[in-house]
Amino acid sequence: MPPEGTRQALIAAGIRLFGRQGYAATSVRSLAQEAGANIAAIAYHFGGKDGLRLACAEEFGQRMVGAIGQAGGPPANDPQVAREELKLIVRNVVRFLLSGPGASEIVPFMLRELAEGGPGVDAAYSSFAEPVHRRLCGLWGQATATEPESETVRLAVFSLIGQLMYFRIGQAIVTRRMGWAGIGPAEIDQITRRILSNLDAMLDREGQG
Amino acid sequence: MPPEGTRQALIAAGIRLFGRQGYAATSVRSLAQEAGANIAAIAYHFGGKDGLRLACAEEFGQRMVGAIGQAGGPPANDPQVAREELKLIVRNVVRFLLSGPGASEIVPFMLRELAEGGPGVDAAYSSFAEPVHRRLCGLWGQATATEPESETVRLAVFSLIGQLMYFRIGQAIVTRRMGWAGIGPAEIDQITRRILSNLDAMLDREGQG
DNA sequence: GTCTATAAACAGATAGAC
DNA sequence: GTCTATCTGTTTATAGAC
Repeated sequence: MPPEGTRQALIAAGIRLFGRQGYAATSVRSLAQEAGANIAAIAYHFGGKDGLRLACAEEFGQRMVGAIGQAGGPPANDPQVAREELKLIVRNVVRFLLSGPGASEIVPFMLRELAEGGPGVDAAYSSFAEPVHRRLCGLWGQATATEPESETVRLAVFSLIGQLMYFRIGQAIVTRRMGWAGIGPAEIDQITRRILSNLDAMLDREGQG
Repeated sequence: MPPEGTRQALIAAGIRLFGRQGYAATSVRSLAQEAGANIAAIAYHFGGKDGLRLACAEEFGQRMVGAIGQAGGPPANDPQVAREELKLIVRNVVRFLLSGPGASEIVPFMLRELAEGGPGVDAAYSSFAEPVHRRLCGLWGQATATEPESETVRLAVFSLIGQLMYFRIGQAIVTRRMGWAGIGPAEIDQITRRILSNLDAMLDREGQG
């Protein structure tokens, strides 16, 4: 086992097992086994179970930014262009949340941290959630010709994000009610079209009112 | 301690502690202490820790139906009436999720079960989520004069629910980004107005397209 | 139906050899 | 940097007195 390999393998195991079973339910023994490493390696590399959790949260922040954050083109002043960029981001995020590479592991990990109020929340907020939300607010403001950082716009963006997130969080309920066996490309397409339609409706109304 | 009191106290303790810390992180010792009961009482009444969890999930289903499900008026054929009833339900659900009596305990418990894939998911789905979703689809269909059980309508209702849920699930992120100290009546009012505005926008667009 | 006492397994952390 | 062996505390479950 290469020197740096053990560390990376343990982080991967942490994201996988913490996300699947939760932090408390995951023993350091199972983590070591999953990573093909020794039990003592966790204490050596991260100082303990808590340290590994924090390292997983940092890894998550980096991956998220890499997966979504690259869509940071220069702000255009045209409302129509802003709307199209908003739609592009929605498409990317839905795809990432529901089928992105490694999303089936990293997304559950993030949701666990959110639910448990773990150290991942802080890491996710400052490195990912806040900048992304701010960028969406900027685009929303351009698309509707309103103040981007107003309370109205910030809440509107959250209600947009909520729609995306629920299809991941409530997946068990959604698939059951829809009669789907799982979520494949066809289902992602349907969900995306629905959310984009909602987005258009919300933006149009904002333009009027 | 009265005979039935111990049982009820243990269920209350389960909802509280499981919701706050998660299932695995909660020991039967802390449950017994929280309930003012003996450790062995859990095994006696529920057969073990798992049994108590299941009893909590059943209790949750009953309370949820009681808290929201009563808004089951007779279906009116007027689109405008259906829209108003949809709005009424949204108002009730937002209030329940963010400030309802006992919601601060029962809602986290439900979210934990959802995240952990616990037995609460099954109980919640059949006794609560499915009937409520079906009723919302019925109202949506009437409000837009479309087939209530179509895939489009079912997804639309989920995207509506997602907006509601996110303001509870992502509370930590929302309050931070909004600069709120917490969620009180004023914040609930703002969130409600935003979601109702979105609902109007979605219904209007549906009517057109 | 409630309690004490205890069993048997498992947790995370660490000392020390290599 | 990786391993084995072990220490200390805690877990759930249960047997048996009352």
